[in-house]
Amino acid sequence: MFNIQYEDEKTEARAGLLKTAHGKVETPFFMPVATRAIGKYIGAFDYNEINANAIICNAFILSLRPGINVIEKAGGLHKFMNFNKTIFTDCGGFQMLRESFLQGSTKKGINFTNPFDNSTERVTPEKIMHIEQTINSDVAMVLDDVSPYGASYEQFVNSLKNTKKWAEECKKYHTSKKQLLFGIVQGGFFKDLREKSAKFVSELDLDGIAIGGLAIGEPMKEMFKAIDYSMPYISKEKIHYLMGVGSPDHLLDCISKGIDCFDSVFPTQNARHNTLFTSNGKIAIKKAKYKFDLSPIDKNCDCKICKNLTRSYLHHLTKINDPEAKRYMQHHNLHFMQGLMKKARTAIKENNFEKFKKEFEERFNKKEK
RNA sequence: GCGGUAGUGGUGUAGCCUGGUAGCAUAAGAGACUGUGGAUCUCUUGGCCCGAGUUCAAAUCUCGGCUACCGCC
Repeated sequence: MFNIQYEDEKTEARAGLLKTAHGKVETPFFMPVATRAIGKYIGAFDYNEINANAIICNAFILSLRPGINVIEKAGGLHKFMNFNKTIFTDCGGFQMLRESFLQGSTKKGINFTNPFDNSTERVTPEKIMHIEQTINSDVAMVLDDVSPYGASYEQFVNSLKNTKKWAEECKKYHTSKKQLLFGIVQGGFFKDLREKSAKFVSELDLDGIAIGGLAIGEPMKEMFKAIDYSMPYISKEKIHYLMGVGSPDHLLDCISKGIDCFDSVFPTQNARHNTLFTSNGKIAIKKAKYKFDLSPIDKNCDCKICKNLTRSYLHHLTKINDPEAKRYMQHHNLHFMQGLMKKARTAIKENNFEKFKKEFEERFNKKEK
């Protein structure tokens, strides 16, 4: 369950504690994405080393492979992947945005093409609740219907209708006492739809409230607007989870709007594409200027990569496209995110969040020279 | 010395026969990435060995030179 412990005076930011079956997570926090019970080139060993207290896996994708019977036999997802802290599971709704995956959604659920054998896979609220409870994650997400950016008002109305109906069904089929269940606000980029959805999800009285359907290609202004449309109607006492947002500066912006929890592939995807986060802005480590640079990625960082490896060496590894380098760089970026969230929590406790955010963003958004 | 073959961005190549916008890969430079099927995507820079000839027009055809490789003496 969730308690708010500190509230910032000048912004909506708050710091609190989320308790799950696998421990406490201080908010605000950021979750690495481990879709298949592992990230790309990175997994539980690294999540532990960087002190990530929560991660998110994808229940739908895990149900396709290895299958829930395998995970059940292993004693649940935590034992299966050897991660003993909080695990969220996503439901597959987001995979609607992948054309290769999606066949279409109906009132009953979503039809996907199973990428492993091209068979048709139908995800329903009942089924996804069964999956999430069987693999026994700490936080389950309800099934939602996600429309792409640029979809029409009518499409978003239809998505919202499904999302609402499915949330009610998920609540009905969710019987686990150990597992928390979060609802998801949809409604695209329309004020009335976001308002309607936010009110509905709040009234449904689940354990947490997520804002979904954002960071899907829209301009950031649009995203912030959609959050602003939703937030006034979301109950303050619940934990607020913004799905999919992961750029460090956006995280701080959203924390100041009252968001407590995030997940995103942004830091890891950037790392794999050779963009590293530092306290002095982003650096593209593959640039020739780092060829002879014997300093660490970030001299203010105490992750094992910064303590042991130079920019010159990492530059070399990116040049030869070594997969281990992707792990190193993802490790650093994820560590950076953990550090950033820790600093954000401290700033909130010290009633200093706005200043902290401003100073961070000034440095972070500085152009690489 | 003689004969053969070949010279196209930094690298590797396509185009040559049958003249008409020099294509591809890679490297280099820049940008993107946001509930992860992708070591991904986008953009930019950069080239016909040299010279003469034929032609409206030459990477392409002809001749000469240079260089490399192969074979022969």
